[in-house]
Amino acid sequence: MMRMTRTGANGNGVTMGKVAELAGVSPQTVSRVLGHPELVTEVTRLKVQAAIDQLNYIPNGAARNLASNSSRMVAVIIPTLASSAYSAHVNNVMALLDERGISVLIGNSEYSMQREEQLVQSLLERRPQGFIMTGLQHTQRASDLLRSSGVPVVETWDTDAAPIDLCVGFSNINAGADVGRLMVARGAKKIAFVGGNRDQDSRSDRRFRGLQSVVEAAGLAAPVRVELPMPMRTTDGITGLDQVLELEPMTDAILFSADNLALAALLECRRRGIDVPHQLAICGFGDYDLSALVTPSLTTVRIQPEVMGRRAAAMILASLEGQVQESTVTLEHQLIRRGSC
Amino acid sequence: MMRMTRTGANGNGVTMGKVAELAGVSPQTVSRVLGHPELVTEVTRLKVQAAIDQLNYIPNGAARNLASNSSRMVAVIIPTLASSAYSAHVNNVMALLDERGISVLIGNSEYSMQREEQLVQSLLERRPQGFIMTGLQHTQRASDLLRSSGVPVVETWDTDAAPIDLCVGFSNINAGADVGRLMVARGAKKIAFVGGNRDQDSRSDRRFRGLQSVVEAAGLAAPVRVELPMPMRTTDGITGLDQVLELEPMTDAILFSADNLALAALLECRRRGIDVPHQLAICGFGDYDLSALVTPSLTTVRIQPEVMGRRAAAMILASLEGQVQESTVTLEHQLIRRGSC
DNA sequence: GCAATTATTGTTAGCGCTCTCATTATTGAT
DNA sequence: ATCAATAATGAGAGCGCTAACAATAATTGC
Repeated sequence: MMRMTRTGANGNGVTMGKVAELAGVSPQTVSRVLGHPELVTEVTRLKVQAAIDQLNYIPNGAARNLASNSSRMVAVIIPTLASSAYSAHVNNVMALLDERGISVLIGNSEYSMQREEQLVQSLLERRPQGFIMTGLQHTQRASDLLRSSGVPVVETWDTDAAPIDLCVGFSNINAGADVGRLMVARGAKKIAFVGGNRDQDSRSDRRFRGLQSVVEAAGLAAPVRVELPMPMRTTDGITGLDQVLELEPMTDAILFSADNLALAALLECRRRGIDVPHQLAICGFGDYDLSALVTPSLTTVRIQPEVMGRRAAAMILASLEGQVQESTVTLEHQLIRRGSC
Repeated sequence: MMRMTRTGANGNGVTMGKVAELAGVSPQTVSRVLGHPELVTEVTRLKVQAAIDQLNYIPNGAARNLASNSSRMVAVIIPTLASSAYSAHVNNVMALLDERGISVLIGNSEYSMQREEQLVQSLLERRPQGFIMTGLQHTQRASDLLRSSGVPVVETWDTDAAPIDLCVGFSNINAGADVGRLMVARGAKKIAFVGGNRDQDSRSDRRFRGLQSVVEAAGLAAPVRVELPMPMRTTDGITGLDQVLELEPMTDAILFSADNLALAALLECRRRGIDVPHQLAICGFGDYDLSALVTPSLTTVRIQPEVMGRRAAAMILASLEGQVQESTVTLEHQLIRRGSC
């Protein structure tokens, strides 16, 4: 079946003036009914509301933004939506913001700081009332743009450096170190790390550094490190496993920078007859839903993307209301010891 | 550390007029440099560009939208971002739209048609130049609003009914039927289905109906059906398994409406010593990354959320360019036969 | 009962941009 | 050289709304 083209009309042509006319009041009164109903008599409010309903009036946001200098939008920049942690995070940002009538503009940086900078620039045109960023690392220009934007900026997923403005996240370094301590405690001698490219995924890099410091402090050899090209797919966990074993066949413990990678590796180990955890201990990151269900169950680090999302949104809202608040909020991460490590 | 509040300023106060003044041209010429550079001499273009760079000018999108009657935004409404299929879908919508300088406004309906209607209404205020919806089922008012919006509307994830305007998806009924045929062919006698609440998740409902029709046509008893409350979590797969076995202990094949549920059930079966697929066959839906990796590997239906996302975005773009196109595009789904069924 | 509030509505200006059209500079054809 | 095109810029108007102020009506206090 074919369909006809249509002229991309905007709205239904009903303006505030038309509503005002029908209701027999001034446009400003219609505006009040919408924005400050308490300033209007119940009688006129109903009269205007009737006109609005009758004409199916839908206010023009652009005009409203322009006149009021307030966009009721918040920009969120994440590496990709195709990762459950980030999408869960954004989902919760939206849940809180939607309640306040604030729309969310999303940008995917695809793990590129250049692309992130472009996004900041282009999203700035929409005059969002806040920015929620991923990570603390940005191009100089992106940072400058954010800083001079005049709106609250919340950086998330990382608390291991100084934020531009506000920050809610967890310490990737400490999380990596916690895993290191567990591995050392269980007697691992050859520890490895599989994560994303260090320049593109600085959170992953920090986890490695935390791990590394503990491992070296314990007098063990520096961990073998495998860097996978971004974006990583689940099956890259197997690639990572292979590369680790190639670099150091005696490896007895691996930390993967995400649970899906760890799960893929863990399942592959089963298939190959590698005994997890005795021959090879595996630790993931993120505590995905399936991690508790596989056999052996996956030891991992639980972070709180949902809480982080809500908190980031709440920080934007508080900042918009002029509330003074802590610059950096560190959420607890938790090492979940299960069967695999 | 505490931080000071700031007045939520908008932009950096630099307007087109300021740029024009510095460049020694009229504001209109600046506008041309930004929007139609081909209408401007190379010399003036460079002069203006220099002024833009020097002042760090960022155009005001609201003003632009208002004057040009074009928002360069597209609204996308999905049930939730916390489901890998939908987030992958949105991710690909964005990939294509971003290239054209179009921002994406996301709304989560949380599987509620009422909430979806609210979202349509509130997003309409932003005058998006297109809507990408999930599913074909909406409240009457939501449909009316979309229809009269004057912009292209693409409904996705379902082709089993008439669209408002455009549609790209797959046949959930046929997909369910394909699974039914496989189960019947492998000799299943007591078939069951685990999915979401039928009123909230109509796609899941259609998969059931496809399954049901084949099962009944084969002379078998109607499938046992378990409806889980939305939103479903991965571990609900175990709940579903339990409920199925309680309702019909002799069940020998179950179709789950999503792979994560099926995976949870499959892993649980292993744990309980239920032999998959001989004692109980399990089929998932969506072909998630881990589905091929578990043992036994999960038989499932592969759909193409990424293609669907790109295609939906492309249809919006084509429609905006006035191109006439097929109303409904049906993407192929594919039954991936693996070890579990 | 009359000025002084206080509630309710209307009027006047823009917000910052892009239309449309008018103007001037440039080029080409005769 | 002369007129008609064409190219490049500018001027004026207005997109649909809200902020600030002005005007009117209803209320209050003494």
